[in-house]
Amino acid sequence: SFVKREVGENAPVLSDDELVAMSVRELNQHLRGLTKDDVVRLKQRRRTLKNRGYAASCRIKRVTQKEELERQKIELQMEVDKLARENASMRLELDALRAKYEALQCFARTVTRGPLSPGKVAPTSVITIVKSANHNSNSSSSPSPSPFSALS
Amino acid sequence: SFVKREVGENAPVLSDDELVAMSVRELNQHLRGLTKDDVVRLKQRRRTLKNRGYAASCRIKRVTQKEELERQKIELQMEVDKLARENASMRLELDALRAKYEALQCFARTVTRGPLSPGKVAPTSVITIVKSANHNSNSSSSPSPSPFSALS
DNA sequence: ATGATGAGTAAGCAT
DNA sequence: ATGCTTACTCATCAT
Repeated sequence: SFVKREVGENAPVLSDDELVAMSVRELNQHLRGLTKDDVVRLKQRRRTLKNRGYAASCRIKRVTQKEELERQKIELQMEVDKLARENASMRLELDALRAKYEALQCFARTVTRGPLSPGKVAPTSVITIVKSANHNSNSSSSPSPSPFSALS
Repeated sequence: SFVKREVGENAPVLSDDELVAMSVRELNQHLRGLTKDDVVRLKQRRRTLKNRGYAASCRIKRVTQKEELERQKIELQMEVDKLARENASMRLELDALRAKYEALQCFARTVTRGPLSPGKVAPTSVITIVKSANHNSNSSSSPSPSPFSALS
């Protein structure tokens, strides 16, 4: 206990907080008139106090980084969920549209190649006269294959 | 140094590894004929050695958990990338299909309501006779609106 | 008693 | 010299 006292035995000397927060220049002021041994001891105490602070910073940094990692992990998980939902809904939409497209294609085929079976016209059917959408040469070829090649 | 020696001053006594790996029963064997003080000291040394091991486990666990977090983070990031790619490609597919559908719809409309402008038939056009796909009452009504309501 | 963990200390590395 | 990190020790808590 008394080793921490200055030459005049009643001074409260330096608190840990003071000592650790002191600049080198300030420290040298307080070193005036001290034993070489005391100088060494005081400097060592300062170093120890500093180390105590460094250790604390190190721990804080460690937990901060861990929390940061966990935060990023949650964020990524949420992004995965969001994308997965988007994905599922788009897949539904795509399937639905595919079905609609198939149906429309069927209908269009029925409409375009209808004349191939004129004898089976339903009683309530309506006969329509239609102009082909194609303006170029391929308009009169293939009887059954898709007339939509120009549309894809 | 000499405090670690047993009563007979030449025995290598116990190495740290031996002491820490010893069972309580084994330890008691070695405690025979020791000062009460020595017993306390030996037990304390054992405790300290154990603590050393615990601290090491603790550090290993810490880094292991951190690595695990980073691993999971990378994994999630890869999943995000994968889903995002899937998503983009599906979006393209969806847009393309929508365009195809629109075009087919246009074509189908042209085909079905063609007769409304019979005077404007192109020179190369082909006249076709077509049977309406609709078998029910609404077959002869609306001139322009979609004839696809039954298909959606 | 045993195991785990927070905080402090010292050693060692890097600047 | 300063700051950081690791290993060790001790105190403390829980089992």
